[in-house]
Amino acid sequence: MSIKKIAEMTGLSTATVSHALNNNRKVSDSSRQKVLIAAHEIGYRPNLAARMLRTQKSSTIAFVIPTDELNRNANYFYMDVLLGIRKKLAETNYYVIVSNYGASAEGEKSLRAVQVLQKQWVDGIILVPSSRNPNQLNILKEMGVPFVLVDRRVDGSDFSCVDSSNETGAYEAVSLLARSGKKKIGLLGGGLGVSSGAMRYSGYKKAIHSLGFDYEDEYVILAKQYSIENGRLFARELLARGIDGLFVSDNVLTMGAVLELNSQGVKIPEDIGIIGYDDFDWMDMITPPLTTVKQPAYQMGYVAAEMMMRKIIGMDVNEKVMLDTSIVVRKSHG
Amino acid sequence: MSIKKIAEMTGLSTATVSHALNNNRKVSDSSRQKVLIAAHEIGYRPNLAARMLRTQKSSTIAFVIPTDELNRNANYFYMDVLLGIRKKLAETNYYVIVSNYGASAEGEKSLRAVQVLQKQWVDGIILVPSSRNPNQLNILKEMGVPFVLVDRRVDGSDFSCVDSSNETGAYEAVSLLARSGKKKIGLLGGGLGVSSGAMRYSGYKKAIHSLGFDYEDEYVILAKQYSIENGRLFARELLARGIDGLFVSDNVLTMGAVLELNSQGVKIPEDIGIIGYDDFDWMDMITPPLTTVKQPAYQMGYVAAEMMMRKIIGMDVNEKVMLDTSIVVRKSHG
DNA sequence: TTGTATGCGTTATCAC
DNA sequence: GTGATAACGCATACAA
Repeated sequence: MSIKKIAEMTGLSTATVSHALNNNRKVSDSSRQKVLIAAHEIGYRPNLAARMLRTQKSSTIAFVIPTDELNRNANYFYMDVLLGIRKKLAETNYYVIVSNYGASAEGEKSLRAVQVLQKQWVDGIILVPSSRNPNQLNILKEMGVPFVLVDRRVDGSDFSCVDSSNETGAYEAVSLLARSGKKKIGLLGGGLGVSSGAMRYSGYKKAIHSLGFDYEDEYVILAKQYSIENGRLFARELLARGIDGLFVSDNVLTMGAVLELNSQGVKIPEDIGIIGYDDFDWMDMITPPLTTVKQPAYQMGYVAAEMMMRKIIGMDVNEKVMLDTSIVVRKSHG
Repeated sequence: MSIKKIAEMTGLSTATVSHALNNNRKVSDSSRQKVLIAAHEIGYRPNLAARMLRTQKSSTIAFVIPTDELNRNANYFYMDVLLGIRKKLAETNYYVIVSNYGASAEGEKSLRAVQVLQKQWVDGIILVPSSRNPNQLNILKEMGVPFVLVDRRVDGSDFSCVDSSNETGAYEAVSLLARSGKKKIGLLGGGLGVSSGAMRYSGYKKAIHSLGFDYEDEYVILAKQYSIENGRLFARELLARGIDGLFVSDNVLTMGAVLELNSQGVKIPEDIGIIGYDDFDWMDMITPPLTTVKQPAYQMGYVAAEMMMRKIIGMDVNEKVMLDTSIVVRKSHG
């Protein structure tokens, strides 16, 4: 099953066999034929461990995600990202190892999850960082592991990353609510500890200002935990504060909010217009169908993998790619 | 960064260092201390490629799934399974490589996806088979790769597998519709080419019989492709044939069916009671909230990984585990 | 309790 | 165009 065996079978040296198989140097056609035939005959498969030991490359990358027990939808979002990564890697025969860390983890913990997948093992890491703090990533950088951030950025660094236009997405959502006649538009958002949360918050604020509204502190609630319960709780509070429009910048909070409004008999979108975040097929099915900001999850994965491959090839560039969000207009906004 | 370096630092041999690190044979406390300290000092990490080459074990397993572009929900289901696998593997420091194949692929194609992840590379494969045909898996068996099937079984073989009680789930769903007063209960199901589809169909039939109903061919449609469009199309047909209850044994078809009924102004559950398959949080949000058969996806992954580890340890047993489904009772059934 | 030495299957360097 | 052979880092059989 080894190259040595093929060498014996063909009467060639292991060197020639290796080169015939990998096209690394000129090999005569007759030799190549012999090798290929023999290889086929014994069902030869290269031993990746040996190759890896020799070349210091594993043809494998890691995809590291936060997993939040409370928020299965977030995991589903990353599933789409993962399939995008797979798509790209399949083109080049790379593998992907999936690892995860607790979403509630401090940066410390997420890094440990990353350390396991060390230089020795994967050629690179595609990572959803746990916070905007770049410190943990500097360690990775020092280790010399190529990495690409996806979905979230970190502050003040030029690490490669691909995310979507969170700020614009939020801006447009709020603008659409306003165009639909809403005047007291609330934000139910995620924490500012991750870039996506921060950018959506920023987009909300910018929209409020450019629409000529006053920014009201009491119309904004930023949740630390993304649970349906929190969605209900905070939606109830915002409702009591008199909003007539609501932008919810997280998909689980969105579910809680809609549930709460429905159970209070609030009419959507007449009484309150609502726009959620992330797009799933089922959003067509709720009453009324939910207008949302859509991120191109699959494409984010694909692009991240492309960037990863470029790094592995040796192009030592750091690229920041921001893919477009879009508003999927259904009925709930107004 | 290698064992050799530690040997130099401590004045011990590489053998002793290796044993000190892995507890494979008695090492004096003083030597062990020296080794541990030196290892810590240089931030030693074992080179997995070298270990793998030497031991023929990779501490890695593959998880191979079908991916269906039309059915993102199916992918999400597998995400839950994946996280269950991860949970178990994290306990033993195993890694998981995720691979996928086109859902529409013939057995042939799915096997090829598996071949890539060969003996040389992963210690075992957790696999969602593409069909009930065992032939492709016999090849795997011959290769000597431990594998565990998950979610679906294959015919007439004793391969290890873990799935859920599809037949009982379907049986109970139909029974519940009947208890709610439905008398002409239709089935919109998946193809019989995979075991889950076949078992749900069987459960439907058994329920119909034991309820004393006549099995009506025209109340049953089995879809080849799981798309929302098909869900709508076939729901419309069944509706025209006079059903008053509908069990949909696939989550995407369920979405199409509900969409169709709603758009036709059919009242759920008064006019038609409906029960879907698989349970997601969002099912609370549609009107009316959807009663479904729930599979323990996460646990299926966890158990599959447990079985895998047992096989890797060397226990050459084939186990068939069937986890319980349950009915999540909401409002749509009656 | 410890050390020596071999080989896992490749790729790559050097020589021819 | 080809062949010997070293080396990647580790685990282990065999010796001591």
